[in-house]
Amino acid sequence: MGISERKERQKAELREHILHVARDMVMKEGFDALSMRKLAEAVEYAPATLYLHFENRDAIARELCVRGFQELLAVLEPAAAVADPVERLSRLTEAYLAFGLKQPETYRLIFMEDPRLSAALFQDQQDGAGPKSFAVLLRVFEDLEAAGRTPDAIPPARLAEVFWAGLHGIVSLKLTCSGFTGAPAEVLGQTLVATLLRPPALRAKPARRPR
Amino acid sequence: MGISERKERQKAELREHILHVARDMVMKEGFDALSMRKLAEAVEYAPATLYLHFENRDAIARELCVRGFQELLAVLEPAAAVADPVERLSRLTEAYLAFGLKQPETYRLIFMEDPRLSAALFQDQQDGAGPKSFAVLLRVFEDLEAAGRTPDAIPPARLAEVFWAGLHGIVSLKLTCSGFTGAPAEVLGQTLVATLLRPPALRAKPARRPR
DNA sequence: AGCAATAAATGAACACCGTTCACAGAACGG
DNA sequence: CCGTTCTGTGAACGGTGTTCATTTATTGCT
Repeated sequence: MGISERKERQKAELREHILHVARDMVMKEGFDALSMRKLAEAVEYAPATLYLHFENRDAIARELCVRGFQELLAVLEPAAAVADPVERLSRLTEAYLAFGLKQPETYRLIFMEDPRLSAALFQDQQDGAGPKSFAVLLRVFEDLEAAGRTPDAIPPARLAEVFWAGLHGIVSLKLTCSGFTGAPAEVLGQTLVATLLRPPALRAKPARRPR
Repeated sequence: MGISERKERQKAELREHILHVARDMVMKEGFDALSMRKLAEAVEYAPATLYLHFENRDAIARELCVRGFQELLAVLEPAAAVADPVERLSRLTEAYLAFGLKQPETYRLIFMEDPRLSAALFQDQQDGAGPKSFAVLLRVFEDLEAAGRTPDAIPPARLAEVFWAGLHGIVSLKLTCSGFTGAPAEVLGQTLVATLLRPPALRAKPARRPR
């Protein structure tokens, strides 16, 4: 009975199409400009039809939010795979800032709009995308601590939180307070990295030429 | 001719009254819940009357934004007056975080809503409230540098920016990503402070007892 | 006091918005 | 072919910001 499968597939495709168009609208005109009526117009359906696929506007926003977060994760992935923790931290910083500045509306949607949107990312304490990505940050600082490159007496988890807050602060100040005309984000990011690292022990075994 | 003065005063008072009620609405129900019609209802005027005192809703928001920022400044002032730069930095951190967490909707309005709202704070490069308050942060790090408590080779201005970004990151993550269930904000703040400070030189001349 | 001019206030309207629901049409299973 | 189920919609409800002609109140002047 392939007929009902086809209908299911078509329904899923339409749902996907709606989300795709919605994403375009958000990225081009911002989240506030995403209206059910304009979205319906863009996908050439009546407004009421959207409610057959999504409970309401917030449901669409939530979906865009988790997908945006997955995009962010994808961007961080190569950096997270770097072996040397110092280099890794630097690359993560670079990638995070680049994502936030290149996709401002997506970043806003994920981290700066309604708390209820990002709630989905963090409620699953075990398996959620939020905690899972935090684990990436945590690992960097654990590795750094093992390498003796971490400030004394500060647990890696807390360093990771401060690090994330710092990155988020840099991005969101750049996005909101455009008059924050200090150094470019990359410079601030590298400064942040520098303050979180303890300089390598000078006379100890030379860390095997960190490359 | 005191009569026209009285009218002017009454007009200013009404304007003030409108702003006061609007502030209450924002603090109680959030910025999105501030509607011209409900505001008009609350001050017992017709909606159109509001437009005799403000160009539009954004004008009200801008005004609330600069006033909120002044509240923040007032909260920071005692901390900024502390002589010892290390203590000062700590107190500034404490005050900033407390303001952000106790007045979340005000903080959102200032730093997390439309960039056009906060634009007014930073456009006046000389005299604006934004640059003026940044000067406070700058001075801390200049004093810290003079006391040798600053990481090497990083200009105070950049440290100040990273510091602010860190504070803002902590507050805004707490406000938006409630699932960010790490350490409490005060702990993160003190960690941030710790990472920005270089430990005092142990054996060097005791820095002339920095008082 | 009465009148003209100025200022303050408003009701009604316009164009949007999210959302709901009774209804129509098509596609399906028997 | 018929009944059912699913897809889609038009119209409406209550809400939003904003505008503008019109009314109402107040003032200054004769």
